[in-house]
Amino acid sequence: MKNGKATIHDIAEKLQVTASTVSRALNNNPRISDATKKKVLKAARELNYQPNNIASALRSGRSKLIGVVVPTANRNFFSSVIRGIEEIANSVNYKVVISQSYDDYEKEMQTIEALLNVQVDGIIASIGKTTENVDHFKKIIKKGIPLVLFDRVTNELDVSQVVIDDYYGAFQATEHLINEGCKRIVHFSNSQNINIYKERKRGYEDALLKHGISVDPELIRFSKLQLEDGRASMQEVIDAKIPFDAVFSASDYSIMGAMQVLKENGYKLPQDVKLVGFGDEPFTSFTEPTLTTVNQKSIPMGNITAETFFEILNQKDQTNIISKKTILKPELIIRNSSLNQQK
Amino acid sequence: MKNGKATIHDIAEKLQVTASTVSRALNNNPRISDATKKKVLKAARELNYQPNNIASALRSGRSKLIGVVVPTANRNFFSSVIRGIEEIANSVNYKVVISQSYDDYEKEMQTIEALLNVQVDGIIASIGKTTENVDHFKKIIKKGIPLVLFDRVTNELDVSQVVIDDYYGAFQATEHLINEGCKRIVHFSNSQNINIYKERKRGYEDALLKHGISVDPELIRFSKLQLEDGRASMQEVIDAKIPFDAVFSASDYSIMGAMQVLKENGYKLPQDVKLVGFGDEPFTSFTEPTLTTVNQKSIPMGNITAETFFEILNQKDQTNIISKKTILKPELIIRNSSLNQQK
DNA sequence: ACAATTTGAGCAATCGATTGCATATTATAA
DNA sequence: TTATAATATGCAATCGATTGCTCAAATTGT
Repeated sequence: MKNGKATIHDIAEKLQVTASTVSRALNNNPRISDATKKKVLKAARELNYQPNNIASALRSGRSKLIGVVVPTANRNFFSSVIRGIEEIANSVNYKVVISQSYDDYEKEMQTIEALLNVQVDGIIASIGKTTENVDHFKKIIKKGIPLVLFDRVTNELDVSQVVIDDYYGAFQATEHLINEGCKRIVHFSNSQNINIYKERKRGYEDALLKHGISVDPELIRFSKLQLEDGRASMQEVIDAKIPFDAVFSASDYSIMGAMQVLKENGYKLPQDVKLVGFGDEPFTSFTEPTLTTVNQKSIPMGNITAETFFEILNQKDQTNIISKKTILKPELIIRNSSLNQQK
Repeated sequence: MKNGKATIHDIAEKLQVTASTVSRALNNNPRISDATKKKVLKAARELNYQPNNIASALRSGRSKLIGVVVPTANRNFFSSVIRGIEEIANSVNYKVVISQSYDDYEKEMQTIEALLNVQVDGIIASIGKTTENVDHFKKIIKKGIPLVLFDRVTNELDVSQVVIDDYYGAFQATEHLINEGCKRIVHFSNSQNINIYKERKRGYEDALLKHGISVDPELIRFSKLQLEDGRASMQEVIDAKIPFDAVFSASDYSIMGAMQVLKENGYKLPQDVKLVGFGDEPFTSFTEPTLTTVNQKSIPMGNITAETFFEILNQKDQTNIISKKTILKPELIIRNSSLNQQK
């Protein structure tokens, strides 16, 4: 019992039983009498025993750790999904190891390597923006380790995934703007290699077409969708004197940039230009006017992702794992930035 | 080699050497010839060998995992500190397990228990707001496991800690408002059991006194400092018809609430009321007017915290560990909400 | 009262990597 | 040429918990 760290052997010695008995008692094995169990539990408490998960993991082959890879935890959406995952994981005594890829391909590979090294029982991930090659994910699958993707997924991998209906969200958002009388709606998008942005753009376009408005490529601006990108894109449109009466951005950050630039250029919001973002970041309710945006159902998404994960983990022996895709409906949160009639 | 997972034994067998040799070769032990090392590395690659950290951790007693406990990763400050910690940790091949306490005492205890279970080599933590008893931290120390606290610390524990000079930050902020001509400065604070809020309040008070302004208890409002709390506090002050010309809040969230309520009540910002927050959350540059706030130097704080941690970890055999307190100077970020002359 | 069950607990191998100590081989020194 | 040192590798125990198998004691049945 060096270092003040008691093991089952210390308990065993104290009680003059074997470590096997202690182990079984602690795991509430029916082969051990209640009397012995009580004694063991008592001794464990007295010795301040802390189970060594590592030893347990080595023997049982289960670390009870889930690796979660997100681009950044510093985003309301991702941290909420993580929270949703944790809720489920903790309820079955699993712990979550959060890894940030910082949207960097190299870092994403390293982080997955590191997670496999620490022997996580499986990985839940949202793919980084710069990731175009998914071999590192294939490696996970090849090792037979459960993998579930959420939000930023890919079709190149035959794995279970949980996404929101980006198409639907964008369609709703765009249709809402049309219903408020907008006809020249600017759209901020990101690389079309990233599924979510592709889908959002498709939703935007289909909503326009449904209402007999043709898609004008001049109105669609591609960028990384950061605040600065939103500023730049908006300024470009203004400078090019392209007429417009609304902006629907695939990100709340870039719509903020647009809002700033519009104000700086003397536009009145929402009278002159109506705005809708995507993501429902907390700051969207702080802005002036408050921002209409699309809520991505992050906590439920986390819950469902974790549940899907455990389904796979528990049926893992069976060879035929069916990968399923769960699609959640996002919700349009209507605030003042898109309304003629302020509420 | 079941499950496609190769071990050092598989490599050993393939090369007709022993596992010891393979282990040493992989660890670049000088007792192994370069020729053998090369062969081992090659075979490892061919077999798609992935080191089993768990086995290694069990034997060596080092998991190469650091547990980081934060109230919530969904805060710019905390996620940036985490990033700062990760930078250092990853550079020495350590991995970070992030745990959120959600500012809940129970959850904080559980999470620490879980971290100890997974055998982290040490813990870095920021104490939750509702935590008043620190026995769970004492337990960490008693086990001889390195512990470093940052930001939300306590004096009850003799451990190394890294904090910003909250007093200084608050003093600067308040003095800045005074220099802009304010004399009746409202202060939003939180429980005085939490050191950072106590210090910020002290800084506020001392700045007032330095400039011959007496501290008016009516102007100091205590709450949880969320957006809603800021709204409520501000409304209270307005309703009570207490004269004021500025608000300095210990949190960016509550100052946002104040900003909303002030606008709703027809105050002109910053002409009628000047505002300063604390935290430099990203949204502070999105608001109208943009918010003056105090930047907490989160990335450097993370770096220093991690460095301090590794110092302790590496001198751990020596019994006399000196706990040191590092204090970083925060920076006042002056934006429009506090200026007579807009920039 | 004796065989057949049931119950409770011990033995020993195992998970994969590490490491102190021994050993075999080769190189260097005397 | 033989003793000595240096080099390269093997042997076997170990980290702490788990688990299939064995065995002894207690209980039940006839």
